[in-house]
Amino acid sequence: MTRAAPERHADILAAAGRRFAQSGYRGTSLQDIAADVGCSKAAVLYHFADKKAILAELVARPIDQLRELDERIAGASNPAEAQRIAAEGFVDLAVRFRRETAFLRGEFPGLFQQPPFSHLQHIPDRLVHAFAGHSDRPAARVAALVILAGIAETCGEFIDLPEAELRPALLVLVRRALEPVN
Amino acid sequence: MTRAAPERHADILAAAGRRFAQSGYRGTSLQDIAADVGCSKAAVLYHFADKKAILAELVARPIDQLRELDERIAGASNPAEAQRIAAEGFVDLAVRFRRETAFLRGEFPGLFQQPPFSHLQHIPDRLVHAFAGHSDRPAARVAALVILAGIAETCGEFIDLPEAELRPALLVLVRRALEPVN
DNA sequence: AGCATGCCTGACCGATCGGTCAGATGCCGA
DNA sequence: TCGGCATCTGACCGATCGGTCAGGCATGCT
Repeated sequence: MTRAAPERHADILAAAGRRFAQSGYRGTSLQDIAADVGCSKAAVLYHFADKKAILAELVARPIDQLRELDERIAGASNPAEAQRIAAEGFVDLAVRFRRETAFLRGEFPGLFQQPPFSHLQHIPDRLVHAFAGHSDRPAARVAALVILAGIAETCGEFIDLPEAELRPALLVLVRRALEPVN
Repeated sequence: MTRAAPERHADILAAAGRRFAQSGYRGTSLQDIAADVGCSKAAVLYHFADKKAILAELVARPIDQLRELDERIAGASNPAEAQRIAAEGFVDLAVRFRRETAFLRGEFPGLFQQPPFSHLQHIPDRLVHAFAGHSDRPAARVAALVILAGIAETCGEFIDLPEAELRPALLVLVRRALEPVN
Protein backbone atom coordinates (compact mmCIF):
# COMPACT_ATOMS: atom_id res chain seq x y z
CA MET A 1 0.00 0.00 0.00
CA THR A 2 1.41 3.33 -1.09
CA ARG A 3 1.47 6.39 1.18
CA ALA A 4 2.56 9.98 0.68
CA ALA A 5 6.26 10.43 1.32
CA PRO A 6 6.07 12.71 4.41
CA GLU A 7 3.69 10.35 6.20
CA ARG A 8 5.78 7.29 5.40
CA HIS A 9 8.85 9.14 6.54
CA ALA A 10 7.21 9.90 9.88
CA ASP A 11 5.85 6.37 10.21
CA ILE A 12 9.31 4.91 9.73
CA LEU A 13 10.83 7.29 12.25
CA ALA A 14 8.18 6.43 14.83
CA ALA A 15 8.55 2.69 14.34
CA ALA A 16 12.34 2.90 14.42
CA GLY A 17 12.23 4.98 17.60
CA ARG A 18 10.13 2.38 19.36
CA ARG A 19 12.26 -0.50 18.14
CA PHE A 20 15.58 1.17 18.94
CA ALA A 21 14.39 2.04 22.43
CA GLN A 22 13.29 -1.53 23.01
CA SER A 23 16.02 -3.58 21.38
CA GLY A 24 18.85 -1.17 20.64
CA TYR A 25 20.18 -0.02 17.29
CA ARG A 26 22.08 -3.16 16.37
CA GLY A 27 19.29 -5.26 17.82
CA THR A 28 16.80 -3.78 15.37
CA SER A 29 16.84 -4.86 11.75
CA LEU A 30 15.45 -2.93 8.82
CA GLN A 31 13.10 -5.85 8.41
CA ASP A 32 11.71 -5.25 11.91
CA ILE A 33 11.04 -1.60 11.13
CA ALA A 34 9.49 -2.43 7.78
CA ALA A 35 7.20 -4.99 9.39
CA ASP A 36 5.97 -2.45 11.95
CA VAL A 37 5.37 0.14 9.28
CA GLY A 38 3.71 -2.40 7.02
CA CYS A 39 5.94 -2.20 4.00
CA SER A 40 9.03 -3.86 2.58
CA LYS A 41 12.60 -3.36 3.74
CA ALA A 42 13.38 -1.87 0.35
CA ALA A 43 10.66 0.72 0.86
CA VAL A 44 12.33 1.84 4.09
CA LEU A 45 15.57 2.28 2.16
CA TYR A 46 13.70 4.25 -0.45
CA HIS A 47 12.84 6.90 2.16
CA PHE A 48 16.19 6.81 3.99
CA ALA A 49 19.63 6.52 2.49
CA ASP A 50 20.65 3.83 4.95
CA LYS A 51 20.05 2.63 8.51
CA LYS A 52 22.35 5.27 9.98
CA ALA A 53 20.25 8.03 8.44
CA ILE A 54 17.20 6.90 10.43
CA LEU A 55 19.19 7.02 13.65
CA ALA A 56 20.65 10.42 12.83
CA GLU A 57 17.23 11.94 12.34
CA LEU A 58 15.95 10.38 15.55
CA VAL A 59 18.74 11.58 17.79
CA ALA A 60 18.44 15.14 16.56
CA ARG A 61 15.15 15.56 18.40
CA PRO A 62 16.25 15.78 22.05
CA ILE A 63 18.63 18.54 21.01
CA ASP A 64 15.70 20.46 19.58
CA GLN A 65 13.70 19.91 22.74
CA LEU A 66 16.51 21.30 24.85
CA ARG A 67 16.71 24.36 22.62
CA GLU A 68 12.96 24.84 22.94
CA LEU A 69 13.23 24.75 26.71
CA ASP A 70 16.06 27.23 26.54
CA GLU A 71 13.91 29.55 24.45
CA ARG A 72 10.94 29.23 26.79
CA ILE A 73 13.18 30.28 29.66
CA ALA A 74 14.57 33.17 27.65
CA GLY A 75 11.02 34.32 27.05
CA ALA A 76 9.92 34.17 30.69
CA SER A 77 8.48 37.38 32.06
CA ASN A 78 10.45 37.38 35.33
CA PRO A 79 13.21 35.39 37.08
CA ALA A 80 10.79 33.46 39.29
CA GLU A 81 8.85 32.35 36.26
CA ALA A 82 12.08 31.40 34.53
CA GLN A 83 13.13 29.33 37.51
CA ARG A 84 9.80 27.53 37.61
CA ILE A 85 9.97 26.69 33.92
CA ALA A 86 13.58 25.60 34.26
CA ALA A 87 12.98 23.37 37.28
CA GLU A 88 10.03 21.50 35.84
CA GLY A 89 11.23 21.48 32.27
CA PHE A 90 14.66 20.34 33.32
CA VAL A 91 13.49 17.27 35.15
CA ASP A 92 10.97 16.47 32.47
CA LEU A 93 13.58 16.80 29.77
CA ALA A 94 16.07 14.70 31.73
CA VAL A 95 13.57 11.91 32.15
CA ARG A 96 12.57 11.93 28.50
CA PHE A 97 16.09 12.39 27.27
CA ARG A 98 17.36 9.46 29.30
CA ARG A 99 14.55 7.23 28.12
CA GLU A 100 14.79 8.14 24.46
CA THR A 101 18.55 7.90 24.22
CA ALA A 102 19.24 5.03 26.60
CA PHE A 103 19.82 2.63 23.75
CA LEU A 104 22.64 4.78 22.40
CA ARG A 105 24.85 4.60 25.44
CA GLY A 106 25.89 0.99 25.23
CA GLU A 107 26.25 0.82 21.49
CA PHE A 108 27.89 4.15 20.76
CA PRO A 109 30.12 5.09 23.67
CA GLY A 110 31.60 8.52 23.20
CA LEU A 111 28.67 9.59 21.08
CA PHE A 112 27.69 12.23 23.59
CA GLN A 113 31.05 13.93 23.39
CA GLN A 114 30.54 14.42 19.67
CA PRO A 115 28.28 16.87 17.84
CA PRO A 116 25.42 17.40 18.02
CA PHE A 117 25.30 16.06 21.56
CA SER A 118 28.44 17.85 22.65
CA HIS A 119 26.50 21.09 22.22
CA LEU A 120 24.59 20.08 25.32
CA GLN A 121 27.66 21.00 27.31
CA HIS A 122 27.35 24.60 26.19
CA ILE A 123 23.74 25.29 25.29
CA PRO A 124 22.10 25.19 28.71
CA ASP A 125 23.99 28.07 30.33
CA ARG A 126 20.90 30.19 30.72
CA LEU A 127 18.98 27.09 31.70
CA VAL A 128 21.42 26.20 34.45
CA HIS A 129 21.46 29.76 35.69
CA ALA A 130 17.69 29.94 35.82
CA PHE A 131 17.66 26.71 37.71
CA ALA A 132 20.53 27.20 40.09
CA GLY A 133 20.15 30.92 40.51
CA HIS A 134 23.16 32.96 39.59
CA SER A 135 25.45 30.92 41.73
CA ASP A 136 28.62 30.12 39.94
CA ARG A 137 29.53 27.37 42.35
CA PRO A 138 30.80 24.46 40.29
CA ALA A 139 28.81 22.12 42.51
CA ALA A 140 25.53 23.71 41.42
CA ARG A 141 26.44 23.41 37.80
CA VAL A 142 27.62 19.86 38.23
CA ALA A 143 24.45 18.95 40.09
CA ALA A 144 22.25 20.44 37.42
CA LEU A 145 24.07 18.63 34.67
CA VAL A 146 24.02 15.45 36.70
CA ILE A 147 20.28 15.58 36.89
CA LEU A 148 19.99 16.55 33.26
CA ALA A 149 22.06 13.72 32.02
CA GLY A 150 21.32 11.22 34.72
CA ILE A 151 24.58 10.81 36.56
CA ALA A 152 25.96 10.96 33.08
CA GLU A 153 29.35 12.03 34.30
CA THR A 154 29.90 8.48 35.47
CA CYS A 155 30.17 7.60 31.83
CA GLY A 156 32.20 10.69 31.08
CA GLU A 157 29.33 12.20 29.15
CA PHE A 158 28.75 15.92 28.96
CA ILE A 159 30.71 16.98 31.97
CA ASP A 160 34.26 17.82 31.11
CA LEU A 161 35.82 17.42 34.52
CA PRO A 162 38.47 14.98 35.67
CA GLU A 163 37.06 12.20 37.79
CA ALA A 164 39.12 13.39 40.77
CA GLU A 165 36.99 16.54 40.86
CA LEU A 166 33.74 14.87 40.00
CA ARG A 167 33.71 12.31 42.77
CA PRO A 168 33.75 14.86 45.63
CA ALA A 169 31.08 16.95 43.90
CA LEU A 170 28.92 13.90 43.53
CA LEU A 171 29.48 13.00 47.17
CA VAL A 172 28.36 16.48 48.26
CA LEU A 173 25.30 16.09 46.08
CA VAL A 174 24.38 12.81 47.70
CA ARG A 175 24.95 14.01 51.25
CA ARG A 176 22.80 17.03 50.61
CA ALA A 177 19.99 15.02 49.12
CA LEU A 178 19.91 12.83 52.19
CA GLU A 179 20.02 15.56 54.81
CA PRO A 180 16.98 15.47 57.06
CA VAL A 181 14.42 18.22 56.57
CA ASN A 182 14.80 21.07 59.03
CA MET B 1 49.53 -21.33 22.42
CA THR B 2 47.91 -23.39 25.13
CA ARG B 3 47.19 -21.98 28.59
CA ALA B 4 45.78 -23.46 31.77
CA ALA B 5 42.00 -23.34 31.84
CA PRO B 6 41.53 -20.90 34.76
CA GLU B 7 43.89 -18.34 33.25
CA ARG B 8 42.28 -18.58 29.82
CA HIS B 9 38.89 -18.29 31.42
CA ALA B 10 39.96 -15.08 33.16
CA ASP B 11 41.64 -13.73 30.02
CA ILE B 12 38.48 -14.21 28.01
CA LEU B 13 36.36 -12.55 30.67
CA ALA B 14 38.69 -9.56 30.82
CA ALA B 15 38.82 -9.15 27.06
CA ALA B 16 35.07 -9.54 26.73
CA GLY B 17 34.49 -6.99 29.49
CA ARG B 18 36.60 -4.42 27.70
CA ARG B 19 34.99 -5.10 24.34
CA PHE B 20 31.42 -5.12 25.66
CA ALA B 21 32.00 -1.84 27.48
CA GLN B 22 33.40 -0.29 24.35
CA SER B 23 31.18 -1.64 21.61
CA GLY B 24 28.24 -3.26 23.33
CA TYR B 25 27.25 -6.91 23.47
CA ARG B 26 25.89 -7.24 19.97
CA GLY B 27 28.67 -5.01 18.68
CA THR B 28 31.28 -7.47 19.90
CA SER B 29 31.89 -10.69 18.01
CA LEU B 30 33.44 -13.82 19.39
CA GLN B 31 36.14 -13.24 16.82
CA ASP B 32 36.94 -9.86 18.41
CA ILE B 33 37.30 -11.44 21.82
CA ALA B 34 39.40 -14.29 20.48
CA ALA B 35 41.71 -11.86 18.71
CA ASP B 36 42.27 -9.88 21.92
CA VAL B 37 42.95 -13.05 23.87
CA GLY B 38 45.18 -14.40 21.17
CA CYS B 39 43.40 -17.61 20.33
CA SER B 40 40.74 -18.89 17.95
CA LYS B 41 37.02 -18.30 18.20
CA ALA B 42 36.54 -22.01 18.74
CA ALA B 43 38.87 -21.86 21.75
CA VAL B 44 36.64 -19.21 23.33
CA LEU B 45 33.67 -21.53 22.84
CA TYR B 46 35.66 -24.32 24.41
CA HIS B 47 35.83 -22.39 27.68
CA PHE B 48 32.31 -20.95 27.53
CA ALA B 49 29.18 -22.72 26.41
CA ASP B 50 28.13 -19.79 24.25
CA LYS B 51 28.34 -16.01 24.02
CA LYS B 52 25.58 -15.49 26.56
CA ALA B 53 27.56 -17.43 29.16
CA ILE B 54 30.39 -14.90 28.96
CA LEU B 55 27.96 -12.06 29.55
CA ALA B 56 26.27 -13.85 32.40
CA GLU B 57 29.54 -14.32 34.25
CA LEU B 58 30.51 -10.70 33.67
CA VAL B 59 27.31 -9.16 34.95
CA ALA B 60 27.42 -11.21 38.13
CA ARG B 61 30.35 -9.16 39.42
CA PRO B 62 28.70 -5.84 40.32
CA ILE B 63 26.23 -7.83 42.40
CA ASP B 64 29.11 -9.35 44.31
CA GLN B 65 30.68 -5.93 44.81
CA LEU B 66 27.48 -4.57 46.27
CA ARG B 67 27.29 -7.52 48.65
CA GLU B 68 30.88 -6.93 49.71
CA LEU B 69 30.10 -3.31 50.49
CA ASP B 70 27.08 -4.41 52.45
CA GLU B 71 29.25 -6.78 54.46
CA ARG B 72 31.89 -4.14 55.12
CA ILE B 73 29.17 -1.90 56.51
CA ALA B 74 27.80 -4.70 58.63
CA GLY B 75 31.28 -5.21 60.06
CA ALA B 76 31.84 -1.56 60.93
CA SER B 77 32.75 -0.91 64.56
CA ASN B 78 30.33 2.00 65.05
CA PRO B 79 27.58 3.87 63.19
CA ALA B 80 29.83 6.77 62.21
CA GLU B 81 32.30 4.34 60.67
CA ALA B 82 29.46 2.58 58.91
CA GLN B 83 28.22 5.85 57.49
CA ARG B 84 31.66 6.78 56.24
CA ILE B 85 32.11 3.44 54.51
CA ALA B 86 28.61 3.66 53.05
CA ALA B 87 29.04 7.19 51.73
CA GLU B 88 32.34 6.58 50.00
CA GLY B 89 31.63 3.04 48.92
CA PHE B 90 28.23 3.98 47.63
CA VAL B 91 29.46 6.65 45.26
CA ASP B 92 32.38 4.53 44.18
CA LEU B 93 30.12 1.59 43.50
CA ALA B 94 27.63 3.74 41.63
CA VAL B 95 30.33 5.12 39.38
CA ARG B 96 31.84 1.74 38.67
CA PHE B 97 28.49 0.03 38.32
CA ARG B 98 27.27 2.57 35.81
CA ARG B 99 30.43 2.31 33.78
CA GLU B 100 30.61 -1.46 33.77
CA THR B 101 26.97 -2.06 32.96
CA ALA B 102 26.31 0.87 30.64
CA PHE B 103 26.40 -1.36 27.59
CA LEU B 104 23.57 -3.48 28.95
CA ARG B 105 20.98 -0.75 29.15
CA GLY B 106 20.42 -0.17 25.49
CA GLU B 107 20.60 -3.76 24.40
CA PHE B 108 18.72 -5.47 27.20
CA PRO B 109 16.03 -3.15 28.50
CA GLY B 110 14.25 -4.62 31.46
CA LEU B 111 17.31 -6.61 32.42
CA PHE B 112 17.63 -4.73 35.69
CA GLN B 113 14.16 -5.73 36.80
CA GLN B 114 15.14 -9.37 36.49
CA PRO B 115 17.34 -11.50 38.74
CA PRO B 116 20.08 -11.15 39.68
CA PHE B 117 19.84 -7.38 39.25
CA SER B 118 16.40 -7.12 40.76
CA HIS B 119 18.02 -8.18 44.05
CA LEU B 120 19.57 -4.73 44.10
CA GLN B 121 16.16 -3.40 45.03
CA HIS B 122 16.24 -5.39 48.27
CA ILE B 123 19.87 -5.96 49.22
CA PRO B 124 21.00 -2.47 50.18
CA ASP B 125 18.64 -1.90 53.12
CA ARG B 126 21.46 -1.73 55.64
CA LEU B 127 23.49 0.25 53.15
CA VAL B 128 20.80 2.84 52.66
CA HIS B 129 20.23 3.08 56.38
CA ALA B 130 23.89 3.56 57.09
CA PHE B 131 24.02 6.22 54.46
CA ALA B 132 20.78 8.04 55.12
CA GLY B 133 20.74 7.52 58.87
CA HIS B 134 17.72 5.74 60.20
CA SER B 135 15.36 8.05 58.44
CA ASP B 136 12.56 6.14 56.84
CA ARG B 137 11.59 9.05 54.66
CA PRO B 138 10.86 7.64 51.23
CA ALA B 139 12.64 10.62 49.70
CA ALA B 140 15.91 9.62 51.35
CA ARG B 141 15.61 6.10 50.09
CA VAL B 142 14.72 7.25 46.61
CA ALA B 143 17.61 9.68 46.59
CA ALA B 144 20.06 7.01 47.66
CA LEU B 145 18.88 4.62 44.99
CA VAL B 146 18.89 7.37 42.42
CA ILE B 147 22.52 8.04 43.11
CA LEU B 148 23.28 4.34 43.15
CA ALA B 149 21.71 3.62 39.85
CA GLY B 150 22.25 6.95 38.20
CA ILE B 151 18.80 8.38 37.78
CA ALA B 152 18.05 4.87 36.81
CA GLU B 153 14.42 5.27 37.69
CA THR B 154 14.02 7.30 34.53
CA CYS B 155 14.39 4.05 32.71
CA GLY B 156 12.22 2.27 35.22
CA GLU B 157 15.19 0.39 36.57
CA PHE B 158 15.42 -0.70 40.17
CA ILE B 159 12.95 1.66 41.71
CA ASP B 160 9.49 0.22 41.78
CA LEU B 161 7.51 3.43 41.98
CA PRO B 162 5.01 4.89 39.53
CA GLU B 163 6.39 7.82 37.61
CA ALA B 164 3.82 10.13 39.17
CA GLU B 165 5.52 9.62 42.54
CA LEU B 166 9.04 9.62 41.19
CA ARG B 167 8.93 12.96 39.42
CA PRO B 168 8.21 15.02 42.56
CA ALA B 169 10.85 13.11 44.52
CA LEU B 170 13.36 13.77 41.79
CA LEU B 171 12.40 17.44 41.74
CA VAL B 172 12.92 17.71 45.50
CA LEU B 173 16.28 16.04 45.05
CA VAL B 174 17.36 18.54 42.44
CA ARG B 175 16.15 21.57 44.39
CA ARG B 176 18.00 20.40 47.46
CA ALA B 177 21.21 19.79 45.59
CA LEU B 178 21.10 23.32 44.25
CA GLU B 179 20.29 25.11 47.49
CA PRO B 180 22.98 27.61 48.40
CA VAL B 181 25.22 26.71 51.29
CA ASN B 182 24.15 28.29 54.58
C1' DA C 1 -3.56 7.92 -25.30
C1' DG C 2 1.06 8.21 -24.06
C1' DC C 3 4.53 9.29 -20.93
C1' DA C 4 7.03 10.65 -16.83
C1' DT C 5 7.27 10.45 -12.06
C1' DG C 6 6.69 8.78 -7.26
C1' DC C 7 6.28 4.85 -4.49
C1' DC C 8 7.05 0.26 -3.81
C1' DT C 9 8.22 -4.92 -4.35
C1' DG C 10 10.71 -9.51 -4.56
C1' DA C 11 14.85 -11.39 -5.64
C1' DC C 12 19.34 -11.23 -4.91
C1' DC C 13 24.25 -10.10 -3.17
C1' DG C 14 28.43 -10.31 -0.20
C1' DA C 15 29.62 -10.06 4.51
C1' DT C 16 29.38 -11.42 9.09
C1' DC C 17 27.42 -13.67 12.77
C1' DG C 18 27.15 -17.64 16.56
C1' DG C 19 27.99 -22.22 16.79
C1' DT C 20 29.63 -27.23 15.41
C1' DC C 21 32.88 -30.75 14.36
C1' DA C 22 36.71 -33.79 13.29
C1' DG C 23 41.07 -33.88 14.08
C1' DA C 24 45.86 -31.93 15.54
C1' DT C 25 49.00 -30.91 19.36
C1' DG C 26 51.09 -31.15 23.74
C1' DC C 27 51.41 -32.84 28.41
C1' DC C 28 51.33 -36.22 32.08
C1' DG C 29 50.71 -40.44 34.54
C1' DA C 30 51.09 -45.57 34.11
C1' DT D 1 56.80 -45.82 25.54
C1' DC D 2 52.16 -45.53 25.20
C1' DG D 3 47.43 -44.06 26.00
C1' DG D 4 44.33 -40.68 27.61
C1' DC D 5 43.00 -36.19 28.60
C1' DA D 6 42.98 -31.16 28.16
C1' DT D 7 43.47 -27.59 25.01
C1' DC D 8 43.12 -25.76 20.66
C1' DT D 9 42.61 -25.14 15.44
C1' DG D 10 40.70 -24.51 10.64
C1' DA D 11 37.01 -25.57 7.98
C1' DC D 12 32.45 -25.42 7.67
C1' DC D 13 27.28 -24.56 8.48
C1' DG D 14 22.78 -22.10 8.40
C1' DA D 15 20.91 -17.76 9.53
C1' DT D 16 20.64 -12.96 9.31
C1' DC D 17 22.30 -8.66 8.28
C1' DG D 18 22.48 -4.02 5.38
C1' DG D 19 22.12 -2.77 0.93
C1' DT D 20 21.27 -3.04 -4.43
C1' DC D 21 18.66 -3.59 -8.53
C1' DA D 22 15.36 -4.20 -12.24
C1' DG D 23 10.99 -3.87 -12.78
C1' DG D 24 5.72 -3.16 -11.48
C1' DC D 25 1.93 -0.20 -10.58
C1' DA D 26 -0.48 3.60 -9.78
C1' DT D 27 -1.30 8.78 -10.51
C1' DG D 28 -1.36 12.89 -12.93
C1' DC D 29 0.35 15.91 -16.57
C1' DT D 30 0.69 16.81 -21.70
